[in-house]
Amino acid sequence: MNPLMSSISDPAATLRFDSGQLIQEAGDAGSAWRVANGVVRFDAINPGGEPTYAGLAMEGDIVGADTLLFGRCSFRTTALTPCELVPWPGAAQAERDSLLNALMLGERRAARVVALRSGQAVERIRRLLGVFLPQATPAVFSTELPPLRDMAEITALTIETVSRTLSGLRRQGVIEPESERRGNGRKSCRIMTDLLGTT
Amino acid sequence: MNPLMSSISDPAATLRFDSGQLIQEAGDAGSAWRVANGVVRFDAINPGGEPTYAGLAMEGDIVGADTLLFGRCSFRTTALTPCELVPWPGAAQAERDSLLNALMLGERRAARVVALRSGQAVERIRRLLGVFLPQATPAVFSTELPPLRDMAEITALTIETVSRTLSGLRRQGVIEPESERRGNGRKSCRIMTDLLGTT
DNA sequence: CGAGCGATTGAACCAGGTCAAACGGGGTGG
DNA sequence: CCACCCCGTTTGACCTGGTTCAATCGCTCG
Repeated sequence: MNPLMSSISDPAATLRFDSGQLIQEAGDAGSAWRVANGVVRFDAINPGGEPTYAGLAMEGDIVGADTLLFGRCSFRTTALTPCELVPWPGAAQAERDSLLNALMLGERRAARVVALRSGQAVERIRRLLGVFLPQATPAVFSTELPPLRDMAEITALTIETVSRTLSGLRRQGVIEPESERRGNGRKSCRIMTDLLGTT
Repeated sequence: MNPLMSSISDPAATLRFDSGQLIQEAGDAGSAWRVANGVVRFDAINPGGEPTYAGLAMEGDIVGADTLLFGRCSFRTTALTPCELVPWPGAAQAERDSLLNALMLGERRAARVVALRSGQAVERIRRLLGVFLPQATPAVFSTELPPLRDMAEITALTIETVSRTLSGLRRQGVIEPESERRGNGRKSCRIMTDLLGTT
């Protein structure tokens, strides 16, 4: 977490979510949050009622801006990786700049999200792995990956292709499985940053 | 154009762009604008210097929010269809609400942009055609389509596939070419709204 | 133990990509 | 005025990366 972030956050007010956990349901009353770390997934609920992948939010992004205007949020929001959210806008900063900053980050995040559906399967997955890395990138980063189903929806590939691609990357040594596993059964893996290519 | 829009806009300050025209170059000093109508394309300039498609902005969206913070814009911005931009934030509205509204629209626009790379080729192109329609949708709408190259980059298809798909839709009567042509040689076409399917 | 769910792997198929050729219209120069 | 070129588009034929379908595995939980 970068210094700016931590200086703004009130540790007491931080919300923590495990991967896969629901953050806000579409239509719920709620409030706005800033993503302090981790990756969050949006789903639009289409007329039929089924959710469809609608984008990602990552470090610095705002989720639930619409609750501030309408009192209800329009997207289902779930944690893709373990993540922390802080109330927004924070008391510590000028509201105007906070808003502007959010707006700008939104543009960039959108660009990155689009890129996750560009190019061949391997490139997409490499880029997606890059999304899970924190801003200050260590040489090797250990994290828990979301279910293949999520990765498939985000990249517009199929589960099978994602699985095959990850196997390939494992063979190349770009990622390696961690021996220890979490209580809930999700496996974590190590990502070799330098082998990922430009994020 | 909806009533809210027009009440806010100062007609004198409106900027008009033709399709294909450059609005802002990445790195330029500039200012922020709201899209009053039309569709605008963002390109990120990657380290090599080549632009890559990074998203769209449409009616209500803000372009160049980052110039307000940094004085320079980070994306190349070009008009995809003829469009009009008005200075932002407009004097007529409370800045806070204007910002919040922009933030919210940004989320939604991002979701729509992602959807343009989802599903089969025909669905993608249908959705893309939907993007060119104004908010209040007439039964048949006549517009000038962007070059195939753009449509291909936006949908993550190839030019050839876009061409074939459009031919198919033409055969089905979803779109039909207009006889008259514009001065600059670009063809316009009629879109049969009811045959498009849900946008 | 068996049911259930996610992940993995194999094999066949196909939607879309790739390569190539041809068209059309606008602009330029002779 | 015509000849030529340039560039975007269209169409055809072939090829392939990724999807689809299906079988298996491993793990968790009742």
